[in-house]
Amino acid sequence: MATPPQTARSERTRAALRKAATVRFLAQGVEGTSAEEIAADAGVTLRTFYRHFTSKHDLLFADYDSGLQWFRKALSERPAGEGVVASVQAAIFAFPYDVDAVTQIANLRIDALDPSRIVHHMRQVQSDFAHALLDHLHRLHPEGDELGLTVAARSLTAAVFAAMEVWLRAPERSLPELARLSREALDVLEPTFRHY
Amino acid sequence: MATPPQTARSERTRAALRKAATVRFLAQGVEGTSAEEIAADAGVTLRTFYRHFTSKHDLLFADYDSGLQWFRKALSERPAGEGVVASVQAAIFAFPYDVDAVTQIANLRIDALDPSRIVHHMRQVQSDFAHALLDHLHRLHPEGDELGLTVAARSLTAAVFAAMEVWLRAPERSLPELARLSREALDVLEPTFRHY
DNA sequence: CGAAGTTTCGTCACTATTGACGAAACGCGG
DNA sequence: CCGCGTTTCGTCAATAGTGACGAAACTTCG
Repeated sequence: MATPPQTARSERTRAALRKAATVRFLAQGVEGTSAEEIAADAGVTLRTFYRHFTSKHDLLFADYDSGLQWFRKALSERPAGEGVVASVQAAIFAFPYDVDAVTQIANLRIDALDPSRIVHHMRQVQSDFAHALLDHLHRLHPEGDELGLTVAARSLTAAVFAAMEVWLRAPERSLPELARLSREALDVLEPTFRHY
Repeated sequence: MATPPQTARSERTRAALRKAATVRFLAQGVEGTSAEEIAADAGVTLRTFYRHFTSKHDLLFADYDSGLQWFRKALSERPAGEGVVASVQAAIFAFPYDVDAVTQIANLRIDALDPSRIVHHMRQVQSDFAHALLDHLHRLHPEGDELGLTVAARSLTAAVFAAMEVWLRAPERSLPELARLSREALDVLEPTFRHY
């Protein structure tokens, strides 16, 4: 498994792997790069590569965790008393659409990636997002009934990702447009979960 | 890829692989069975195995497609004018919880399976379910706005799977209980999507 | 500094999946 | 029944991903 780095040494190895991967990916595409090449460039064995990243594609989304953490934190810092929907909308709007992140994704030419990999990753993100939201709801309503909270967390998440789905098909794919769609999607559920 | 069988011959091979897999899986567990053993038992090569099933775990859920088709059909046969929520609830209630299917899953001792495989599969099912529902909504409202319909389809799907999630954690894991939870979860969204 | 404990690596051996290519089996018209 | 186009297979060769085990590197403590 991808053991979370412990010592300085592994941190160095990890960095080397990341750098090597980025270079190769950009130069010859993701699918055109073998895990072995990356490992070799980084001066380690293939086996070691897999000690740091669960998969080759893991490298692509290696930074995504920080985004999730940011989201969790943003939610927890929302003023008490604010409804969940408003909190989620606020968090989404405040999200630091880091230029690096966006550029990087763009540079990697998503189309060149095996679509199924992206789909897979998106589902993972969606699942994590739902969990984060459920945790948030649990915090707000320690006594809330499980089914209700779960439905709320998952429905709201579904709305956000529905917005994303529509956005991906839309002609104008700008960040503001995505934000607008997200807000609109969440507005639909606002009355339903107003009480949370 | 798993080419959909064309001729009688491939149908035979497919059946042989299925049978061999079932025997092995039941006897030594899924993870304890290699794709090669299955292929050998069926009298074919490993490569041929992969011509019929995209993966070893595919065999486990090979029948699931028929369930999805059933659901799509059930939705399309609901009386015009009935709300989506009611339609979905009706479809879920009418679902032929085939004893074979349930028993099979039970026999395979889900716990013995690598959980991530099941999670992966569940996400796929959820995605397909959402698409089926979106198609249904498109049929009912050819002119409906995309975002609204997508949010509805995904939210309702989320509710159903939220019920499943709660059910999986609950002490009583009976079919009627799952149905009850599903109905209750969908009831939450009923007012929101009553107009569809 | 040096021994003991911990973490990271390399090596070996396997299973899972997939692309390419040619041979064998099948199904149909003559 | 035979020839021919189609489909299914087998063989070969790679890459992806993992478990087990022992050696090397790093830390901590005396």
